[in-house]
Amino acid sequence: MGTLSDTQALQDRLLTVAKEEFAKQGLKGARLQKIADEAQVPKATLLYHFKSKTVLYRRVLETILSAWDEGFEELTIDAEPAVFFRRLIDTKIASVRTDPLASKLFAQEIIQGAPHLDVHLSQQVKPWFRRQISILEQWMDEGKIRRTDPTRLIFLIWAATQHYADFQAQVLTLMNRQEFDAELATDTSTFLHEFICNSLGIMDPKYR
Amino acid sequence: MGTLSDTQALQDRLLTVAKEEFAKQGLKGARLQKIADEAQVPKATLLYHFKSKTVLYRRVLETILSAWDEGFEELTIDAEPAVFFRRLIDTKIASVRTDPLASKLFAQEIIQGAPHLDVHLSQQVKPWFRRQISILEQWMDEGKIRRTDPTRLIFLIWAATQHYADFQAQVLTLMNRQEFDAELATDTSTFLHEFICNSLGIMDPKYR
DNA sequence: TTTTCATTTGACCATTTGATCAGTTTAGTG
DNA sequence: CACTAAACTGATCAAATGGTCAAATGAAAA
Repeated sequence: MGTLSDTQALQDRLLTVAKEEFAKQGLKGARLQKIADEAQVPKATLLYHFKSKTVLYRRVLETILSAWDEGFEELTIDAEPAVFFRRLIDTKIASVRTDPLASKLFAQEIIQGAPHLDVHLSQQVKPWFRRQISILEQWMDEGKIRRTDPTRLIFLIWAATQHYADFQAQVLTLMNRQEFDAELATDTSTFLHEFICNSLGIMDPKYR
Repeated sequence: MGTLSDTQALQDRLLTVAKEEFAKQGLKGARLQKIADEAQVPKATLLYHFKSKTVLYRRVLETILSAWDEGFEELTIDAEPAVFFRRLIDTKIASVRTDPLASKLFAQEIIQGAPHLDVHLSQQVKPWFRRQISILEQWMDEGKIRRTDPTRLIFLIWAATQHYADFQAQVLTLMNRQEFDAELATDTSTFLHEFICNSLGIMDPKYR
């Protein structure tokens, strides 16, 4: 025992537990003792692997962002608008459903002014946005979709999907559901997709 | 001095300062000392007017919610869909622009599971949603707007507007703006309105 | 003036909590 | 086995912070 992979596995577990605690309590509200307990490890061990609370928090953030990167990086333009939007929305909804804690944690960080996202990471989002925007602009030039503000359109999609993570409790209450299950996710994706296609004048969404 | 109105004025000032601190730092991150300093009052005085940090926080939340109530209560159905949506969006955007801290604070509370919104308040939102939803359903029955899920439509509007408060810093960066000025607010309202009208098949938005 | 009561405030306290550290255990290596 | 370095942990601490309290202040009532 005690191999490198064991250490890695432990750190991953600590990061997962920490993510939950940070998402639910916020950075200041999170307690190292609770994270350690949850991971069944002494607090000193937690602090051995992560020098400080802040370091742990930053590592959690980094983990979340790089996971998102992987998921969204592959979205390409080599598709019709309808397919592109469907993929984008499906990916985002899936992410929100699979890991709402990540969305929540990230939202809180942003709301408080992103004090812990170093420039490196926060600037990483910008190119992604710009790429999506340029795709939309091209389609507008080609007359494939109705002309509108591409930036705000991306915001709209981002906001509408993320809302299902951040306000999950309220959403479920108002929709009389118990959990954000696969069916609810599909319905939500379909709704958003149709809504956007309708607005952009994209016809015949038969691709399913 | 020391009249009732003075006390009231002081408490209002404390609530305003507290709202800012809570919004920026979260409940656990907020410091009573800082709130007191900001309001130029000893910490003991702050705690004289509000028995505890939690009480102060709850009072801030109540203040925000009742202000929202007033603003949205008056929205009526006695208008055409296009006018209704315009009013709804304008009101929400105005609220987000005028007092983004309120939106941020509320969002954080909800994200963490609304542990401090007593049932009285959290249930107060429900009827409002139901009312909006029934308005939309009626219009769908009358064929005034395209049929869609009214609940998710309300969510969409709520999320899309709120995003401009919660993610204000990112939005401004990506749009190359310095502040959320009146022009930006108008443009955003217009965008959302057109987007929704287009999707719902509402024609000729000439009322502006 | 005297009394009363709300308001104010400096001093102080109890607790929580992130962080440190010295000493121990464990795994891999020669 | 002997040695080394990484991993682990109980004990402990220093700082921060929410909250208390008794004494002071001031204004209105009697």
